[in-house]
Amino acid sequence: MIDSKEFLYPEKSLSKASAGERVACELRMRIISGTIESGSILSENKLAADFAVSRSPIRESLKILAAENLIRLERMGAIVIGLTEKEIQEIYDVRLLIETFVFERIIKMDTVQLSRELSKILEMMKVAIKYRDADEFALQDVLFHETIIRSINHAHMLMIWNNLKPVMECLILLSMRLRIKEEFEDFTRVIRNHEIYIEAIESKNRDLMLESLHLNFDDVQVQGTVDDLWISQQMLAKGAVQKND
Amino acid sequence: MIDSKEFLYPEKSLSKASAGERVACELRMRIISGTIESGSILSENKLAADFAVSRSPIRESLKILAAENLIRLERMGAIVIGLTEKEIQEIYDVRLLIETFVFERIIKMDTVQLSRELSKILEMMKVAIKYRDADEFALQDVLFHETIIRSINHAHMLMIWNNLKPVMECLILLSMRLRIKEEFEDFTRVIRNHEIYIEAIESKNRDLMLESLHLNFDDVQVQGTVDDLWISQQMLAKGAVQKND
DNA sequence: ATTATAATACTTGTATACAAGTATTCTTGT
DNA sequence: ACAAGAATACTTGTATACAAGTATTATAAT
Repeated sequence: MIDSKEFLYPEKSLSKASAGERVACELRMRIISGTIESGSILSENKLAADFAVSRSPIRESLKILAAENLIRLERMGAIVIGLTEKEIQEIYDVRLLIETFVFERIIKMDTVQLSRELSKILEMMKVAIKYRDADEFALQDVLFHETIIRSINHAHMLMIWNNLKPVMECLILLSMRLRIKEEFEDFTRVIRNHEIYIEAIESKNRDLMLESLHLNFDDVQVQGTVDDLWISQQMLAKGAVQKND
Repeated sequence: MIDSKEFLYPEKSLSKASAGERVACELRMRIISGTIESGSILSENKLAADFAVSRSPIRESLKILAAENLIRLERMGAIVIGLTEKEIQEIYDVRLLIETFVFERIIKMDTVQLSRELSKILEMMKVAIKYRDADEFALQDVLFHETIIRSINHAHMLMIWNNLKPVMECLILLSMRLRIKEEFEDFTRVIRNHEIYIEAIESKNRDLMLESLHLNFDDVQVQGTVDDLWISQQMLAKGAVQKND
């Protein structure tokens, strides 16, 4: 039985969230980290008891997770799907699709404002590293990419991002918690990649942006190591530790 | 006050649906057709009274519509956003993105099975025309495109499609109802375009597929007329009539 | 022992009740 | 007449109750 007092998801992020969203975030972390195994069956009543809330917010959270394809709602119980290697590859496909589309729009825009915002976020990320705050770093990283996507003012691309975001956030949180302990030097490379991204936006250099993206991606596929947002499944479980504040 | 006995959404499609999904489908039709105006504020209690159900399914439906960006859930009431011209253009962007991605995968596959399925659906569409069943035609049209997307077995592309699908379905339903009365000859062109699509898949001819897509798209933008899935906002209201069975 | 049937312990979906918070309206004091 | 504050009528989020359906288990008959 899982002690419901040990939460994987950083509580500071859900100050204004409802019980349902809170439960969804926590379940998501447990599913993606493997704390809850694929194939498990979740019962509304049991979850309600575990989280000490009623079935209403539990139902809400299950709907959210089903929309993210992390569970499958069936007649009797919700079946945990989880993230396979294939799923992670798919998320990568979608991100590549979104970000290349977004970049095509960005190069037709005035990017001064955007560049400033991104630089600010990058500074925040550096501070987070300085104070060894993996969670803060991860959340800023997500914000970095969200800021880029938001900049083109495209409601539907934003919708796709909003679908992807929670899972992405989980992946990054778990990844960064792991790496801040074991592979700390990676952070400087992550920062460098973000700097290149900003440069690509400022110079509206399509090739530079693609190069930056593909560098990350090749990293994942060829070496099995990860950069930025991408991490392989077997590493995730190791990142499932208490948040550090 | 809207007479809740007059439903825009074809009831046959929601035989197994819950009350919440039913309400969501109906509200979606009313919002997209303009029966419910943009800017309106929807109250859970009022909707519950109108649809003669409790607030539980109403809440479910509002969550669904909010995920589709048709309404915005705020502290006091849900604000109707609806579909602007810009939104419809955005949906078009997303579809172009998805379908080109999917096609790249398809040309690396064995397409015999897929081609057979699509041909079957096309036959069904022809029958629907023969019997002047706009709703059936529209639903088969949606199925046609869903079948293509499903064929590549990509869970995340399917997720994006699942987000898009309900709105698309509404647009097509409204469009087809209108055209089966006023622009009947359009249907032969729609059928022809689908045939070209199948040919492109069979011959794995990227250019033919792109040509087919772009023909439709240019149609929308240049002439203001629509083909296949695409229709301009001002026409939608006219499609908001009773289903015809 | 095996199969058929009945009882039970689940499940989901919906209705209703309640608490806490927010906008609006009404009252009251100046 | 107008501003300030209290009362009221909303709102959402959550808890709980109940109905209908499904799987499992136990019982009984062959």
